Amino acid sequence: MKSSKDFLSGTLRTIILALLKEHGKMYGYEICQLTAKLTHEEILLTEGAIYPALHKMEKQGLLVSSKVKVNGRTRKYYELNQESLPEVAQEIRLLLDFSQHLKNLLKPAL
Amino acid sequence: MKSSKDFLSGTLRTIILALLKEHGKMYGYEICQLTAKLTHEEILLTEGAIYPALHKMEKQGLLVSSKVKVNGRTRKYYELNQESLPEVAQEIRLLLDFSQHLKNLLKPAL
DNA sequence: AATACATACCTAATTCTTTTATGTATAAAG
DNA sequence: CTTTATACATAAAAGAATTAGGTATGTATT
Repeated sequence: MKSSKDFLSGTLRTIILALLKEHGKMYGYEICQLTAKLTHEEILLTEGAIYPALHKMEKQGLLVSSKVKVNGRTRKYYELNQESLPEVAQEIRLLLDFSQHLKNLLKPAL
Repeated sequence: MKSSKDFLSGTLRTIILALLKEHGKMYGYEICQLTAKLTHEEILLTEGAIYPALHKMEKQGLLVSSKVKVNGRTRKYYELNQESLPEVAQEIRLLLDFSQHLKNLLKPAL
């Protein structure tokens, strides 16, 4: 049986960007936790997906990272590169639009 | 730059199922056209994606097909296997829920 | 007659993301 | 002292979709 996670493909990157846009600096583990909390454990980002995604976006110049030691553990904070803000906003809008189209397509079938 | 099509992954199968559930028998080309029309050309299903998806779902027993010759051209109609109707309805509901969660996550960032 | 466009199907190679499965290391809780 | 939570990372494999081809018929244009 399908589950919520099967729909995640393609949206992971945009979810991360949206959370960073709203919350400023965040670290990977935190992004996973917050997403789970906000969706009542229905959207669960896996670490195997999120870390490579963060690394890629940093390499692309969308994100900037900084390491901080907290309680003996290292956190790697990411934040949006301010220059990419318009692009990020546009991407979020696109996904929201897509989401709305999806709703229009699926709703009548129920 | 990202475009709408980058978000399609994972949702293609469910879109097809929803259209078949609402419209009864449809053929591949028709599904592409209708989706384009309903979304004002924003969600464009490609034939390279849709035909393999249809074949797979038929093999899985979710769909049943029948060939019809119309104006010299062959159409292959697909319809839902009635037995899989509850499962399909559930999958559509899941994607709608996911879509709502997505909205909740992204909206605050705009 | 020739050309292009729309209809209608199909598949194969490549690309890309994500899953699954690990691995490392520290702190707190039982 | 063992488990759970925190926090990072990577690598192999799976899977879906894109890109790019191919076949064939009907209709419209030039």
